[in-house]
Amino acid sequence: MNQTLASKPLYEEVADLIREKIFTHELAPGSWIDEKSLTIQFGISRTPLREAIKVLASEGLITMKIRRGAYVTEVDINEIAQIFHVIALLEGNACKEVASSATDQQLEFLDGIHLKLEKAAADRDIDRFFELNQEFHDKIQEISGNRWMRKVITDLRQVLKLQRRNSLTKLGRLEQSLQEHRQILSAIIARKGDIAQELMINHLQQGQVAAS
Amino acid sequence: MNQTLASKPLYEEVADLIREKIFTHELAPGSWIDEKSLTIQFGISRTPLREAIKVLASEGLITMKIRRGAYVTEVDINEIAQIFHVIALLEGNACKEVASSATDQQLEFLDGIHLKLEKAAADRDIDRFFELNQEFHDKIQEISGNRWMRKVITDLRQVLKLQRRNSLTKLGRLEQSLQEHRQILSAIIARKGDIAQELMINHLQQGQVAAS
DNA sequence: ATTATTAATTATGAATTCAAATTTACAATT
DNA sequence: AATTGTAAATTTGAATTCATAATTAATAAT
Repeated sequence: MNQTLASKPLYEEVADLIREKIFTHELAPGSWIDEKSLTIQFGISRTPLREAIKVLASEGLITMKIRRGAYVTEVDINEIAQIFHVIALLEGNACKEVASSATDQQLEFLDGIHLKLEKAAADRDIDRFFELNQEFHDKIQEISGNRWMRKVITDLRQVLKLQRRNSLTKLGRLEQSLQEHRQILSAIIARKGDIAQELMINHLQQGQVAAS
Repeated sequence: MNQTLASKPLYEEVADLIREKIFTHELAPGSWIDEKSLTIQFGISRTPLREAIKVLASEGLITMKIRRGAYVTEVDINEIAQIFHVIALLEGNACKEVASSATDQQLEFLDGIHLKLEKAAADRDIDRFFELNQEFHDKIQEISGNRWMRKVITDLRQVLKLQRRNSLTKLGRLEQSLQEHRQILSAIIARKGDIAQELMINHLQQGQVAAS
């Protein structure tokens, strides 16, 4: 791998590449990770590849089996619910936090994202909607200001992405999701933390059936 | 490293060893991790050592600096509060869960741990108290049954351990902690989930000053 | 033809080697 | 004495090599 300027260590670059492959299901859940094949694809040696694999394993994306290699983790439907439960708890709390302590500027910014989200929905631009949806959630976490909560949510969302039956493509759900966002945002702007929290938890509980 | 029976991959064993060194402050926060020295100490090569370091880095215990090695993470006091906040949120919810859905047998078992905890406190056996305290919290999480919540809490608690695990040694705090546990347990047994949750959150908020 | 047994191949885990970057040591100069 | 420049030593990052375990293929036996 021609790495003229090393902004990131190679093993992290590789971890990113493998993550992509996992999320696109080029490496599907349960499938064996062929080290040789990947080193050839990436044009690197096994050393940084294996380091990347270990990182992914500690993130839960990959499962190691002693003396028989690495496999893409399979999360069963029951555990998906558990993960959603944790995310809902945390994001709900972040909402509450934001409602009580965000500056007006921050709320304006959040509102700006939401506007773009409405636009994307009106245009039926699913990809953009997804992206902005992510940004909306992320911004709330950023404003709430808890770096560690954010890391936890990011890691868990990653595991969720292992199964991508992202039902938001169902137009009905998209509309509903948007409606829920609207309510959450209103509650936050009205500084009603408890309500915002409740709404966010519900929103994510809904998303469990769908995905967002 | 003479590894006649490989129950665990070497890099995990090594990760455990380094964790120990970090928690005992043999490797203090901010200090540089001397790979050569560790390979000699452990009698292994750099390959599994570096894999272990990467895992620890993704857990947040170690911070990598490009082209200048690995350092034990320094968590500033502000972030400690953030971590406690997340843990309190999660453990509080676990309590609520347990109060509403634990079997009587499970509650009995929890009560058993608490009894031993009382005993250890009466005996002023600090180490045992610590151990049982951990077990009490852990059992609640186990009963609540959310594997992922448990993993998150475990990882975060690990980061907390970076800074000296003192304060419970102050006898006053120990007594207070015990008192709080008593209340939590009562609320759980009385199936008062919301109260148990509230008490646990408070308990952990207290612990922020101390450590449990 | 099917199952056992053994040999060959392949993959994993770990040590070693190698290249490049960083740090340290030491002069030389002001 | 302090500062700058250069060479040596150390250290990191990554490739390669090596030993062993596991899998597959091949052969023999029933």
